[in-house]
Amino acid sequence: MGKADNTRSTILQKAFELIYKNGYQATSIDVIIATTHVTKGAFFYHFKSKEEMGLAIIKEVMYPGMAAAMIDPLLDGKDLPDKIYQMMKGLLLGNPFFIVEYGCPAINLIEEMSPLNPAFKDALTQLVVKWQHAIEQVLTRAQQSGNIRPDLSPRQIAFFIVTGYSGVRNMGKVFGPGCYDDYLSELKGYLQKLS
Amino acid sequence: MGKADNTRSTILQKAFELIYKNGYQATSIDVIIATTHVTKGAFFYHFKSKEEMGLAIIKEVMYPGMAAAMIDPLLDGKDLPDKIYQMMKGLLLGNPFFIVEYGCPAINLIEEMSPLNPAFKDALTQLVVKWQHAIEQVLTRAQQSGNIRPDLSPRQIAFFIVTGYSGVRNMGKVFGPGCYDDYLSELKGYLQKLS
DNA sequence: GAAAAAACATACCACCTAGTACGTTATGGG
DNA sequence: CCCATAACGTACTAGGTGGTATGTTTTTTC
Repeated sequence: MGKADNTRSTILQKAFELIYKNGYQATSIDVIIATTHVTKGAFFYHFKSKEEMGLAIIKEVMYPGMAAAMIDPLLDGKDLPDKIYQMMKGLLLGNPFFIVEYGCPAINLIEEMSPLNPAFKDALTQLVVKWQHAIEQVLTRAQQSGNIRPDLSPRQIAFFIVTGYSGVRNMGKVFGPGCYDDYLSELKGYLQKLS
Repeated sequence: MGKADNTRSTILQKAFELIYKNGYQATSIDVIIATTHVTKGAFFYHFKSKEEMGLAIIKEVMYPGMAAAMIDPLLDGKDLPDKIYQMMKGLLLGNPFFIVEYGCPAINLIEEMSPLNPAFKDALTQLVVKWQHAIEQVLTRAQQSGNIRPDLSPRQIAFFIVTGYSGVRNMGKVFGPGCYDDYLSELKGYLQKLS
């Protein structure tokens, strides 16, 4: 990675963290270049606008991050429903970077920007859809092998799980870390009753 | 209601709508006074700062609104779990003011402001807690009369339901109105398995 | 109906915002 | 070594931001 690529990815990483904590609109370019020690000329050389930087963050920082935390854990050999439960548990309790009071970077951005910017909405929709499909696939296979009742809809269950994650990340902002345990406990009960 | 009270509540109502659509930080005082045809002097006579106006919106617009839509439906004589399901259905599909792509005003504000402003966080926490307690109370009574299994935790279930609402309001922003039906259908199944 | 206070109106300010203009330095291929 | 271009640096702008200073009008109170 050359020096130029390094500046670019430094901007993306630091801006991602600032946006995670304060929101996209509340994170000014001036603050980004101040914390990264990158000048304005360099910033606008790498990104023609703030929006372009925001979209780059979604695609180059959030996509890989969510694949690692949200999808990869679904690929190993554990059985249903424990596989989904463990994925969720790792997501909520196992990531040292996430701060409960700040929620989830992707969920936050959906909340803030989906209604305001179609390009953001599209990029973020893809992110959620990918996760939901990965969960749905796991559920479908479990249904085929008889681990889940045949009258249930994997697509619908997957959506219910995704909404639950989105919601608990938001409620964590007001209730703090303790509520993650309540959610996980209830999720476990819900998942067990699928079979 | 005198003329002065009228200006004040006009500001609160219009600002509430603007914030609902664009977010709190993205809604400037200049835009508020432009759409309400209220001058800046009048605005700052009624509210000493933008923050004070925001808190007034939570307490004077959101509190009553959420009591009507979220708590009152729990007080009539229907049986569990249909009572909770009907409340949620009314909340998601029965409110003509809410726009699916914009989510829920209260949830949006929690997402945006809880990490940034303690006063906002406190006011919004109260709002959620009240709702959660109302749901919990209904569940506890149902448990006492044998409609819900005794080994389940009403508090935990109530929290699970609140997170689900928060989440589906957020996912509605990317998936549109259709996903509300999926959520309600899965919620119904979840509630039925409580007894 | 006059004094007092509430309610509103206008003009302004210091600061922040995304973005630009234009100059300078670093780098890699011939 | 040259020089084209990539990469970066500095200074600036036009418009928006929350908030204030200072006035004028309207309403209440006696």
